[in-house]
Amino acid sequence: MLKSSSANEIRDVMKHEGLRITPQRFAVYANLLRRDDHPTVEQILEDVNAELPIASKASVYSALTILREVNLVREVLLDEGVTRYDANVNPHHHFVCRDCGAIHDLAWQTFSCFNLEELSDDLQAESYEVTVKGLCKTCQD
Amino acid sequence: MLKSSSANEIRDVMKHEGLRITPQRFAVYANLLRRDDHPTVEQILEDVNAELPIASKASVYSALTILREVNLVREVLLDEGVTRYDANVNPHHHFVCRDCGAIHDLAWQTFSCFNLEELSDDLQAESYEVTVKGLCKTCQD
DNA sequence: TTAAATGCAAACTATTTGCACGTAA
DNA sequence: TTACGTGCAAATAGTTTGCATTTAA
Repeated sequence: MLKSSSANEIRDVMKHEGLRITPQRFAVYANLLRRDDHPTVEQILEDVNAELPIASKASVYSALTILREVNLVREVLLDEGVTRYDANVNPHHHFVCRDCGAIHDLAWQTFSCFNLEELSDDLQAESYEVTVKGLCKTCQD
Repeated sequence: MLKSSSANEIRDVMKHEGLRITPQRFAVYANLLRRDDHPTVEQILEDVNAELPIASKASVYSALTILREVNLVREVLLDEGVTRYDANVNPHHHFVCRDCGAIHDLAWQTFSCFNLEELSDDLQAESYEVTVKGLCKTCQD
């Protein structure tokens, strides 16, 4: 799923997952596809209702829950006590700015040099993800 | 700090950080040092009060806050909506069981082939941590 | 037409805070 | 002795739930 998806492409993807297409759900998913900053529910709600009120908080939660169930969206749990959401469900890593908290995606190949097979006799590893901390461009001054 | 620390060793470490040693704080830190399962506040509270009630939930929170400030303890944010705590403040990685949620420490050298220098022109990386998901021994059947 | 989604408000959970009282140093 | 910690209860923040109403298909 590309960020430049047209409304029809978005609808098709949702339909393909068997989702009923309501204005609220569409708005939430389209919003997540358009941005790359891993927003919180609060931020999605604000953005989606910016021009005219269209969705309640409960509907945003419910849209995110079902989008997560069909694997179009995933949770990102990094810092704070807030859940962030991401429409990029392909494997990738995260960079978190320790100053402003911004999150950036890192390409999967960035950290792909090791082998889960030989991790341990007791633990059966299936996947991994790297979280890098540091300063983003804006906070480097 | 080793897991087998004696009461006096624990007191010395705390004193060295300028902490006043109260029964509650001591109990919380000693408890965290003794176990390796990254407990939640609820679990610490339960364990600390197992024999006789010694600490309130608020005191456990406050002890953890100050232990975190002096870097004797750190938060681990992995899944769920709960914060877990860890008295191992040396760099290491985590393994999370997708079935039972148990967390195990992975030695730092397990994933040490990453070069942060060449990460990106815009992002100034300072540290990283790997989270591995899979099945722990108990859940492999 | 109707099963499913919305929106509101109330409920719940994890955590924080305010304040009177107690205690480590 | 006294600055600091504790414990309770109330406050907050994020999220979930129940239910009457609305709506996509």
